[in-house]
Amino acid sequence: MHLSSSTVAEAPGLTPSFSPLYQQIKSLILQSLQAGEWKPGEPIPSEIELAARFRVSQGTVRKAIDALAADNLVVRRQGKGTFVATHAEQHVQYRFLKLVPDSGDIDSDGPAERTIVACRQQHAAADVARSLALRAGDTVLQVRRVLAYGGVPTILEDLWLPGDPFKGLTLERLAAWPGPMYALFETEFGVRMVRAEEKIRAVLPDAPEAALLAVACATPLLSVERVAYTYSDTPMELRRGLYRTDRRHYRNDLG
Amino acid sequence: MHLSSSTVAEAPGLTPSFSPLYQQIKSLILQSLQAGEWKPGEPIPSEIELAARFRVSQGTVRKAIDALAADNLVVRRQGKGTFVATHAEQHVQYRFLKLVPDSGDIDSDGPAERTIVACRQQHAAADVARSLALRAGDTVLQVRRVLAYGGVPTILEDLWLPGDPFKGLTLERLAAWPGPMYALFETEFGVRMVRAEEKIRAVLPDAPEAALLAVACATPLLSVERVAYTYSDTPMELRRGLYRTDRRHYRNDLG
DNA sequence: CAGTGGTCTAGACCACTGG
DNA sequence: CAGTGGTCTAGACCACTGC
Repeated sequence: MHLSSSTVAEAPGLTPSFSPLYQQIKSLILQSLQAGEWKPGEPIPSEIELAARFRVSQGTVRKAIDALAADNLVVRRQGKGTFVATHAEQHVQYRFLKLVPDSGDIDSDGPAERTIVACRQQHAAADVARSLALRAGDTVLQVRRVLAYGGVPTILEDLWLPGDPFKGLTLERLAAWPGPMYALFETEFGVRMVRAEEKIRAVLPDAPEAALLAVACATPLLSVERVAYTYSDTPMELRRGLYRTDRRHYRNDLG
Repeated sequence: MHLSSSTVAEAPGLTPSFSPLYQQIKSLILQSLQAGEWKPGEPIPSEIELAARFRVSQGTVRKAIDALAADNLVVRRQGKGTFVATHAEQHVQYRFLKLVPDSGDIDSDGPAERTIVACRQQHAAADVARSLALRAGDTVLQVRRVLAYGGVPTILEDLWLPGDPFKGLTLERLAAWPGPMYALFETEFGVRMVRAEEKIRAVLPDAPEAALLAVACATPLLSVERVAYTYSDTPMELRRGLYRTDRRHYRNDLG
């Protein structure tokens, strides 16, 4: 199967429609993922089936799936199949959280103790609206919570979510949910976060923030501002975390 | 070419000698890189040549090189060849530095202005020795420098290097070097950093640190502690940076 | 045992680079 | 133009999973 190099001029600003076959297959599979043809945790069709569906060789499908697996959108399991990645049932509970104990032992003080402090509707301020690709004044949900480890409050998070996709999210549902928040978003609202960008700064807390983290106002904290994106690269969450780094640190590996 | 699954027991603690062919080829190429058979910036032999040398198909060599390219050890250039990655001549001047202007425009205030503050021999303290896999008291080189952008001192770095591989490194040579420090290490000392781990905290500076960065002692700063590794996964540099984050931030992308 | 993903091969052709 | 990496195919066989 050969797609022509398309001598016709493309509309400016658009990705040229010519690209290697395996990339085209990749985006076709991506479209099916976006459309929800296969749900997180479920298997996608076998390589042979997909090859038949798209009329290409198994090797080409394989390369497309390899690329999806490299993006963490899909998980390969030899002998079983290829599965849509999910925040639920994932052994790594918090895939985007990089704050680890100084000892290095993950889970050395067990799972996080979660406390929802607030959950309310707001009109988006200008900066929140910009981050979420909304208009200023659009309704957003704002959540504030604290994570503690071994009884020590360690993380204070403020979240902003677009009101429309998350209609019906309440403090009660959040408090009752046992797993990671992204698993709730995925299971209850069909919103799967696949990618995020973080901006990190050192800051001092204001009085309410210091109180919630049980530290002095002069204690330096990490400010971690995260924007998380879905399959279609739509920003769906703005999160600002304040991290205590007296017993933990933000760990980053540079390749 | 099929290597047997080796029914013979392996020495305990060693990686089993059986692994896919392309991984074996990858580590053979890696050995040649370590041995300096091809220097940074130079081309490695073509896929066809390597396939002939190792008596495997071109496809298998290709997969091995793909893995090396994914690790940033090698750079593919269509029509030209595959080249050993280098910190010199690399368009991204500082590959491991993730502090970017808030505006997002890289180079919005031009290149960093570098000032070497100190360069002296020391005996390694316990923590430095541990990070560099040395014994406490072994001689190390300690370097302190300041990076400024648009006249604003922004980064204060303390480096510790094992004395042996870096014998002959002086303040004068550092100050005279025009490019990134890792390029100097590579070109002048044959030490190529391929990977690093960073631990990030929020801290307050002490008086000398505050003075060098022209900030008050109550200004929160990012503390970025980096250990950098060579091909053979030997730690070869410990670096502690203090970053001002009033006009810049540490940017991290989570896949 | 059948079905899945994982490896390896051989060969054809394309796209890019430089002389 | 020859040489390089990049794509695509078809087929063989292996390793793992679950019935």
